[in-house]
Amino acid sequence: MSSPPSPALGELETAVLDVLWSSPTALSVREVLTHVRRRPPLAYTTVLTVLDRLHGKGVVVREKEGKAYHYSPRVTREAWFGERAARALAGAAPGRDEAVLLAFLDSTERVDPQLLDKLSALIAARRGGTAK
Amino acid sequence: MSSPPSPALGELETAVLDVLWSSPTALSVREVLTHVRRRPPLAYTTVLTVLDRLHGKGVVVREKEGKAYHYSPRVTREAWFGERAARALAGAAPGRDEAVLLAFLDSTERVDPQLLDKLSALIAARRGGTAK
DNA sequence: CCATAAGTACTACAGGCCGTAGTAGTGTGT
DNA sequence: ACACACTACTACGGCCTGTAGTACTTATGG
Repeated sequence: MSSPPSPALGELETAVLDVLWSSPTALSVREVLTHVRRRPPLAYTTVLTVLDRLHGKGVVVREKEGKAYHYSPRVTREAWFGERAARALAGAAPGRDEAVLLAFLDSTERVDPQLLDKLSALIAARRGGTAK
Repeated sequence: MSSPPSPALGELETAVLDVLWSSPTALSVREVLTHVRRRPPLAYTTVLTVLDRLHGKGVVVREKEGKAYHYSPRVTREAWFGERAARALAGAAPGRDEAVLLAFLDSTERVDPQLLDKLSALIAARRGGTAK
């Protein structure tokens, strides 16, 4: 459903997105600026531009809250990364899914063995719980 | 081990890598050029440069085969994408693995439902087969 | 040995994206 | 109506990438 195919983001853009993700509420430019601490401090307009670009990319949404716009992520952090991972697995090698999956399992195990446990548990849960 | 953290690649770079992945043997610049068909045709040196950059990024390896270098991918296509997927899952949200996994499963199911079956089968196989 | 061809290394340049920010325009409260 | 805050437009340098030319090197045939 019109989920924008997560475009590549720059370092600052990612940091700003992260601030948005870390907040339970939509944030104004000034609020984001407060949370993105950098040395030297960023200019107000820098954050504005970044948020604008993020908005242009469809990554964040915004709504006028009184005088100022308040920005919030279009998708959750989880959906964002989950989507990326899924994309990597799917678009890799048509017909060779299994080899990719195997490699995926290897990498995952290497980076965090626990993840596999959780993964299989979740698949199982989905099977049993949401079974049709 | 020492798997280089797959850097971001450009469009041509990806295409060239793909040619290398599609070949069972290492290829010379000229051979890659033959396989990367573009309109208008690329110059020999363009492919050379791309391969050189790929080499610089540690993505491909090369060895002198007579007069010319022959290039081959450093990692398989499967490992490449598997690694990316794993990275997306791991580095996302420290401590919130499960939410990411859940989102991952959703995305995967949406894009290719069969993948989940294969995935759980492979995990199971790994468990049983390689159990310690 | 030397000329020639094939190959590689170095260098170049334009376009796009990103980090960074200034300035101009607009709206709102008092 | 004025000041202040906020947004929109514009700008610019740097890095990455696509693209390719030129110069240097080496194998090879005579």
